[in-house]
Amino acid sequence: MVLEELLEQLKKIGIRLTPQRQEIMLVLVERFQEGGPPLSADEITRHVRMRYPGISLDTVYRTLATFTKEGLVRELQFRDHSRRFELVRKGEHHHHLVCLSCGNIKKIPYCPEDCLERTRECYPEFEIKDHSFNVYGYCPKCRED
Amino acid sequence: MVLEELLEQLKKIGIRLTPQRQEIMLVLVERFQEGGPPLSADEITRHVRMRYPGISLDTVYRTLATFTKEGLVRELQFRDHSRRFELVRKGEHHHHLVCLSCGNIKKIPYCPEDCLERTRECYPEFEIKDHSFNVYGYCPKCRED
DNA sequence: ACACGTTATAAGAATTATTCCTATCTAGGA
DNA sequence: TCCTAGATAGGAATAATTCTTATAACGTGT
Ligand SMILES: [Mn+2]
Ligand SMILES: [Mn+2]
Ligand SMILES: [Zn+2]
Ligand SMILES: [Zn+2]
Repeated sequence: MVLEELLEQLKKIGIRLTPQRQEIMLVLVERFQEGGPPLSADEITRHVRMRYPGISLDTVYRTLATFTKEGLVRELQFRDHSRRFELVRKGEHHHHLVCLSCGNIKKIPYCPEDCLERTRECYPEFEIKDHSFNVYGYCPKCRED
Repeated sequence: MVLEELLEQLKKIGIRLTPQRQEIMLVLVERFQEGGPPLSADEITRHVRMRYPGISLDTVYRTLATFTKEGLVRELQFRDHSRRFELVRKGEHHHHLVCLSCGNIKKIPYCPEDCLERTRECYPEFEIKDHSFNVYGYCPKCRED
């Protein structure tokens, strides 16, 4: 049902509902439902190719850019220079705790709203659109060096 | 004096104090003193080449990695995929407000310590080392599209 | 001051992630 | 069914970063 809802949203936006786009959306929705970590473009491509062996990497990147522009997807950038993508769901907002050793990612259910507000007050002429909050460290597994 | 202090620190660490490293450190210190935004590897290289025309990009990257590992430099990753570097000074801690259009960067003097604490409580088995907080939007100049 | 071993450097090749190019295809409206 | 703007595949191009290797030089110990 989440998928149908999102495909409907895509249709409303006015972009073409190609099979490639549907499949990419499906992969993102599945990951969201499992509660797993955000996906890299490469991981998404590998998943999509199980059904669409011919899809080009360029299409995946282009589609992710489109979804991001339309607010359906959020693009994340972590300290190891990895770029990842995850579904955006209204009413759900979280940040990320990342292991510096294995890359393991956990959700942080808190948001620095107070800092955001103070930043707004500090720079009232700046039109704030978004923010990121990442915490880095070593996961239980990696602490046992 | 900041520079001398830092070079002293480098010596203490036990790595060789080459002219290249001194010059890179100088560039970082100057930028810190102006209060300007963090520098990209390319910007640092261009500055250093005014005095050391022959320095290789690889040396700049290697040196920045060394400084970062030793805690003298902080590496930042922004949403436009730009990687930047800034001097770390004890007792000084800030975050960044970034213009999505022109890349203009301002310092945010607030830190989400409460979120950090709650994250610690939420994942007590995770050894937290660091964090990032970035705010994105449009600067006054870029708002007049 | 000198010699030596270790570590750092320059230069260019290699790697990797991402975007561009262009000919071809197709989703969806008429 | 037809038409066309918009999307795709595939490969080339780009850009940032890292690797390789031969040479250079820092700084400890003589
Ligand atoms: Mn997430
Ligand atoms: Mn800064
Ligand atoms: Zn880990
Ligand atoms: Zn701007």
